Amino acid sequence: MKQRNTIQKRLVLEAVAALLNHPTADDVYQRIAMNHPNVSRGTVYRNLNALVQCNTLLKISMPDAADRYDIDTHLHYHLKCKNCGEFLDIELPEMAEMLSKIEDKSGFLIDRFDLVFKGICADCREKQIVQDNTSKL
Amino acid sequence: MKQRNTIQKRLVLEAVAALLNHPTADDVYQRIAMNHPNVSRGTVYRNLNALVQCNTLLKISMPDAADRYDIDTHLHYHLKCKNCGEFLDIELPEMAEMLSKIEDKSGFLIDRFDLVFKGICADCREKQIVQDNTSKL
DNA sequence: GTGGCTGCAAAATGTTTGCACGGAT
DNA sequence: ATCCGTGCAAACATTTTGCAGCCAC
Repeated sequence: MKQRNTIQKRLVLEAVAALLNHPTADDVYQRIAMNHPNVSRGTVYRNLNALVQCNTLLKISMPDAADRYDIDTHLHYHLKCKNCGEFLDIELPEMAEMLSKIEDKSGFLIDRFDLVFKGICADCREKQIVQDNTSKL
Repeated sequence: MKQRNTIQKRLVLEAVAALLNHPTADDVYQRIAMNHPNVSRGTVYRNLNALVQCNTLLKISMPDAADRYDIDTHLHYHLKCKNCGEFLDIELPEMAEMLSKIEDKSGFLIDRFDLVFKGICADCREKQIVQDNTSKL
């Protein structure tokens, strides 16, 4: 169960750190392939999983899209703009209270949930409004 | 854009209604295939999508698993037991407040999010505790 | 030296799609 | 008569895996 320090694992971790904005496995693979074309996709996936396992990376499950990875493993949440694709972090301390409310209600002991909010970011909303007004002229 | 009334679409809707507990596309296909082996998987998927589109069904995106479908389209949430697989509904009226809090914080206009809580249900917890005590004897 | 890690390719999984035909409107 | 929906199979996207050799420990 002890993990070895391979060059490939280091490359994967470096790539996730370098690629801001929560890269997908393929983003990581592409980035590594630039300088190390012999590293295989399977190895990238295996190392991503291993790093998630040992809590060095966080896996963000994306419905209807490839999963993403985050170097920031502290408890936080994500927002994705459907328009420009921006993907950003959000703190939600009030979520803890919600969870205990759910546990009380259901009798469940919750140990994980995946949560990505999708919508339109402030910038895109502004542009949209400007566009709407323009089209009225 | 007008949808036609085909036998296949009726079969899909009937199957989702008959299969309680939020069936997957394959559950629906299997059920229909029992009596109508000529209906194809593609048709089941296309009809499920069409029914979601017109708000007759709700699609529940499941991370790391096949998506599920729900005849109950009113706003509610889901809990899945990792132990026995039970999948049940939960009402969370307080989620609305959380959403407006997020919109205020982020400037996003949120239009969807998928949320399935995973944990251990009350029954399984009880059994687990009994088992733990037994093993101490 | 040994056993985990790698590269490669194949497979698994879940879902969509191109096409020619058939059926609902 | 239109043209949307169907069955079929192939394609797709993402991820996992079997295997033989390699390398970190």
